[in-house]
Amino acid sequence: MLDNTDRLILDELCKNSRITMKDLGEKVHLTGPATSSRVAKLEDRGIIEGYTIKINQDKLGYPVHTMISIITNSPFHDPYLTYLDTQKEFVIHNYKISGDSCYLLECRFPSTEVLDEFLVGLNKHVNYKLSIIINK
Amino acid sequence: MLDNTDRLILDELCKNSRITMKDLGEKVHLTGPATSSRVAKLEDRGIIEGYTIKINQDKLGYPVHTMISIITNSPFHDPYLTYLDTQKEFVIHNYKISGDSCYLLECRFPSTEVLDEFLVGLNKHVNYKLSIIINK
DNA sequence: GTTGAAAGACACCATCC
DNA sequence: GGATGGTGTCTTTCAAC
Repeated sequence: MLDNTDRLILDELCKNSRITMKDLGEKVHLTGPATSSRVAKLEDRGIIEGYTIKINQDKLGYPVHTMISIITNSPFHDPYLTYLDTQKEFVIHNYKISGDSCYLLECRFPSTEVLDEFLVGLNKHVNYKLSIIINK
Repeated sequence: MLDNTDRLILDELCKNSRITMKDLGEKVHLTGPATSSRVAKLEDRGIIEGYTIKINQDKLGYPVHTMISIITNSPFHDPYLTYLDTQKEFVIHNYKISGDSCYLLECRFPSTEVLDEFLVGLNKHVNYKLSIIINK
């Protein structure tokens, strides 16, 4: 399904997705056109979903990184999900999970003050357990 | 610090980081050279950390997505961290967090069988609570 | 998958606003 | 800080092997 060269290509594109097909080819011992063709296939198969950038969220002004376990006894999740929609600026992921919690919510905030405001709103719809991420 | 044009540039680069400076410029109503200069500054300031790709991990063969809360009463975390080093293939993030747990470990596995093997090894060093991510 | 060629596009620079 | 125009280079793409 995926040979070693494909894996090398993915590795290199992870490190630098703006590399040219020719240079990428040199890294994986292939010519430009052959590399280009491999990459096109990886795109077609949906393995490469897109080309993006890594952003430093701290420097962008969102240093407070949190994981919030969402707990609710209510079968109605819509109020919570609707609230999240109003807070998209802070939401990174909202994972539906198995276990004690319903969701695991990853968010980033500019400050603990803003986090506090967010939690006040959140608490109107669900209970939660807050964890601050100290280090990656 | 960061004006609206910079934010637009970051947005567009998130969507497609292989866009040319000229095309990116059109999207943010700037010329190629002006855009290029903005992007260079965003790189220099460390806001753009790099250019990468989005990979579909399901299609790559890692469909089992998990969040594992790591709990230990021991002050020695090294055995755990050393174990993780041997399991890099599966580890996405190992966040040090506040709260009841010491770490929040995000992993992906090819199957529940492989997950099980991982947990058997993990349990030699720490206690854990496993959550499976059902949906993003 | 390789090679070689051709067309086109790109980034960069200097200059000017 | 941005626009313009020109230049040299690089990139991609295609056909033939």
